[in-house]
Amino acid sequence: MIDENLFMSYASQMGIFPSHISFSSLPSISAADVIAAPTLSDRLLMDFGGPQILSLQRSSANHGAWGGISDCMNMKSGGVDDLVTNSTSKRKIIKGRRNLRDPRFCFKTMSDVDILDDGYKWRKYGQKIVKNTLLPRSYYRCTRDNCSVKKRVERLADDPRMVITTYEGRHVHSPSHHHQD
DNA sequence: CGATTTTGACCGGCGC
DNA sequence: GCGCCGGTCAAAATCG
Repeated sequence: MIDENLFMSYASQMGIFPSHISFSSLPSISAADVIAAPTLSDRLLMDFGGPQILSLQRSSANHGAWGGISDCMNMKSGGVDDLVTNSTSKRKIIKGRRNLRDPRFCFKTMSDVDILDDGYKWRKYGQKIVKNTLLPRSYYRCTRDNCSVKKRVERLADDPRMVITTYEGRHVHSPSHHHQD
């Protein structure tokens, strides 16, 4: 059983939250259900014993060892969404704008607020209704110059109480909530 | 009035 | 190719 310390460990490795934010102080993460891990051979949904699920992908480059945060997958209603994969059969995905190296961190919470206060400043740059989801997915980018970290937020169609937040990339600066710098 | 959001257009990858 | 789909752009609207 993975605990919240591991969750925060991954989150801090990713630079998702500033250091002063503790697991219990995350405003929008309240007690909630734990979703069952889907029976997918190459993926693992880490159960944090609370509302959070961290989705990891088994890394083929690591000989089947469970990958670190850079192997995070994106989740969607009904399971895990194959947005990017390390499998050799889909290597071609690597080309193009998105860099496979960009680490991803994805978790699911039950929350009324879509955007939890993670200590960074974000600017919305898009919104889209994706197939099979009633609710729109929102796209955000870190407002800091030269920082290309993005995140997207969406609610599950089958349970609108659930919010999935996916971070992509690593900040090139320290968090700045109330001021730039 | 600068920063941010809104929202349709646009674009590139992928499957047929 | 062509069309679908997810992601991004950007101009106008809105916000603080």
